[in-house]
Amino acid sequence: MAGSKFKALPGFRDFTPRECAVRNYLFETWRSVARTYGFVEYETPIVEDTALYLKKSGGELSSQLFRFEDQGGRDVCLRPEVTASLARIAAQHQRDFPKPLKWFEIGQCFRYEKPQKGRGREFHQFNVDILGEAGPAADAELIALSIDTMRAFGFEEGDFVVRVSDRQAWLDFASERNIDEERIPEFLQIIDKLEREKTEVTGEKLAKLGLAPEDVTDFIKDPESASFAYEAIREDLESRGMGAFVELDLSIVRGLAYYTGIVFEVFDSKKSMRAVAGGGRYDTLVSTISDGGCDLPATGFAMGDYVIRNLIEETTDALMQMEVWLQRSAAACDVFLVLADETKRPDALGILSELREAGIACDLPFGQAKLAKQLKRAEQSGARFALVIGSELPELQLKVLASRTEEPCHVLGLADWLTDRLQQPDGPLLA
RNA sequence: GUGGCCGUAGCUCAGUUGGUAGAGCCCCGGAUUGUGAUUCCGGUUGUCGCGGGUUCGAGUCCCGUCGGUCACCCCA
Repeated sequence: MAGSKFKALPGFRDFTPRECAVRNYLFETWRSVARTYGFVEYETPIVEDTALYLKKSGGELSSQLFRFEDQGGRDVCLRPEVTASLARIAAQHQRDFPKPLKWFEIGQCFRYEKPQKGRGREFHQFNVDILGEAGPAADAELIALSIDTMRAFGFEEGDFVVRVSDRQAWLDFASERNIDEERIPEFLQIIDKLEREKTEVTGEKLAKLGLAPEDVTDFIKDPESASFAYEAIREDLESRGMGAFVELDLSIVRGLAYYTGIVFEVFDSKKSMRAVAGGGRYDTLVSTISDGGCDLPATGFAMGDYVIRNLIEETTDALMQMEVWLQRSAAACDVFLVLADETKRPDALGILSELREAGIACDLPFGQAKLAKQLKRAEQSGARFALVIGSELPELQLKVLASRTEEPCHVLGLADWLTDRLQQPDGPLLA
């Protein structure tokens, strides 16, 4: 049978068992860190009213939507991000919760763009947000969480850096120089592209706003006094012993229109990849989404599954840690039942049920097969033990697959005995 | 949306100046041994991504197209 002519759509992925295990590793790590920080998990729909996104950001994002009309004539789309949905449900339900809200979501998002390294048309995103707290302590908490997430994956100081910036500093900068309010987005975009654009082009653009390039570059070079919020964050993180991970970099502005203050990005130290994570403060979004019905200051960040995975695979320690985790979770079952005497199948099925009922993960080949083949299957399954059921029944033989040693056992009290045996370590491996 | 590179068996690839296809691995089955190795045998109906063109003849050259990949744009 040749392979199907059907393939996953461009930018979409199939999750084979191995890929699924990798994904689970990311998810479980994310969840575990978020919980240690006292965040609770929530979830929002994958399909949303298109207006939710057009209203908020528009521009580039709106041209990347998987957008369609549903059978009720509604203009809907697959979500390109979850922050808008969060703002929606936060505005709707915030009265049910004491402030601040510390919420996280792991969800799939969709953007119709050209797939490439670190980017697909579908991706999973770890979103962490704090709503109802306007002070820099909330931003610091999120930055700390992003740092600890990286550390949970096995990255250390020197592997990555969090670059923090403050849009407010640029807004102050602009207002001091009497830049027209309406041209602020244009100005921020020039700053955002500073590192990628040729200096001559940037100079021309700044000149149109009546600014000298040196004015901007000097401001970036000497930023210490520029951001009050950053100072507070830096002190906060230093007290947590995380000072070495952050640096102020005013050249970061970030593309999304709704950011209002502190913004930050997590990068690999070599800066060989895209940002691993990014986020910032969006104090007006909840109000915008709710038409002024609810006004909650908010800050948050997101980490996608693509870049973090690439980075793990290119970092020896992080990769080894993941491989160990995958190895541990690879076993399809604890005990693989092996039938040395096919006539004992009814007994074997009885044992199978009994063990499963006792919570022991076990498996049994469907049909008659040679002993050697069954044992090979047992080994391939990743099971720790093979239980040989043969003509000696009720006497049984337990084989420790890793060490290839054998231990006698008996059908009577088997489930209890095995449960106990699974708790104990095996002897030393054979060389 | 724009550009560079790539497209041969499930996977990794080979295929020499154009003569209609191969290897390894994996998987399945079998031989041998009431105990997993090794070995041996057999098994893939491959539209050589697809469609045109040049040629007596194209996996090989040309054009188009689709897919993949990388970069730009933007972003997780």
